Amino acid sequence: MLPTLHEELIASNISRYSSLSTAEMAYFMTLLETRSIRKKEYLLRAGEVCRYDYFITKGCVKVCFTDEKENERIMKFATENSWVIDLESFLNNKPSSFYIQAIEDTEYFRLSQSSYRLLYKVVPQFEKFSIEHWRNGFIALHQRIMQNLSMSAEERYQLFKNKYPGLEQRIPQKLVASYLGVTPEFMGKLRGKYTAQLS
Amino acid sequence: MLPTLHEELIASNISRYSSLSTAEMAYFMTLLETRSIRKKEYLLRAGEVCRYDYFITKGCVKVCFTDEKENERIMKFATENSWVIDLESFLNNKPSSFYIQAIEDTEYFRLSQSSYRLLYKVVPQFEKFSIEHWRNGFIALHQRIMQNLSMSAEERYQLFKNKYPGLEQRIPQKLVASYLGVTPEFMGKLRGKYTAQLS
DNA sequence: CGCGACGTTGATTTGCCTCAACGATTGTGG
DNA sequence: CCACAATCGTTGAGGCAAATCAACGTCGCG
Repeated sequence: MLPTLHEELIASNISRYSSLSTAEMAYFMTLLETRSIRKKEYLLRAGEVCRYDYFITKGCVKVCFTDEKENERIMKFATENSWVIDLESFLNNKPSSFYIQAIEDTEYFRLSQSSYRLLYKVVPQFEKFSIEHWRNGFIALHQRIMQNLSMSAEERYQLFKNKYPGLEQRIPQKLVASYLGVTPEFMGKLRGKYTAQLS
Repeated sequence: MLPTLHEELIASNISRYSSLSTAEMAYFMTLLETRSIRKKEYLLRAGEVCRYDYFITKGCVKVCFTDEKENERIMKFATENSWVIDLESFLNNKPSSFYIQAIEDTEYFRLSQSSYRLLYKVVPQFEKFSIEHWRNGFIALHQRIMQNLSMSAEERYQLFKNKYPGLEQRIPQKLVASYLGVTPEFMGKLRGKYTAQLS
């Protein structure tokens, strides 16, 4: 059976961190579950335990929490070819304080906690992959948070555009504002400064 | 041999998370190294690998990093009866981006990476303790960072006073300011609002 | 078509910073 | 032990980044 485009995508993603044999990769594929959801539906709700690691193949989701003023705060986006998980919840079977919601109609693979356990046993290389990929996620989160503490909104906006090229055109501005931690109005003014320069 | 006061302190701290037998606790004590440093000296410098987990028995230290504008940013304080470590550095043998410096003359125990390994082998219960205590540290860090994103300086000041009761009277105000992420001047104005109300 | 979500713009306000000046306290070398 | 320097806390004036509030235009969608 020929691999689908989506399978090729995740295979090449995995290969960034570890090299699995053809047989190992094939076994890995059998554990993936293919799913899709529509815009505004949830991968994970606040209070649930995160029982899967998700790999987005098409579309886009946001990872958010609700702060004490009932504002939605966006921690990260995940688009095609990226992983998304609440690691703390997944590892400790602890209710998540985040929710993960689709911004566009989205297709993805998911890999359950028990599949992880199987992979650790059957494919030793896989543990190396998972540790590395989680470590990167952890460090990225840390960096982002520190940037929020010490950079201006305008600087953070530049970082956003580098980190998620093209995403700005795909999603509502108010989501970008929430990611940056500013009001939608101020976001518009920031944007205005750049489009004005182009004319 | 009778236990010292400091040994009683750390024993009762450990007992919060796990119950060791008398013999196990005694073995644990043999692995502790007693140390002390004077004000302004370092437990850990930025760029070094954090090779110990520290338990403060007297005095106070600060955990800081230097941001891109060369400002000192204080991540946390540790006073009597609290643990301090750069977990990422300790676990991955990776140079730390933080430094840990004494604010007062400080006495502490330290527990090396190799002592940890020994304890895991000899005292199975100990792994439970360490995981739990690291998890708490990780969560506390996360919460603090989120609070910084969504609360005003005044609200954060209240949290600081709850989290470190009495510490405000012991250390320079400018350190509190750095912890809160505001200038020392603004810190003074915040403080003024409360002392004014008392008269 | 009409409604609701979204984006934009302007006026005003607020939170916090910067800079400068000044006492008070601490620490240190002579 | 004193004298002087350094550090620290406070206060005030002024400025800037970003929030708030209100009004208005524009889509997309039922």
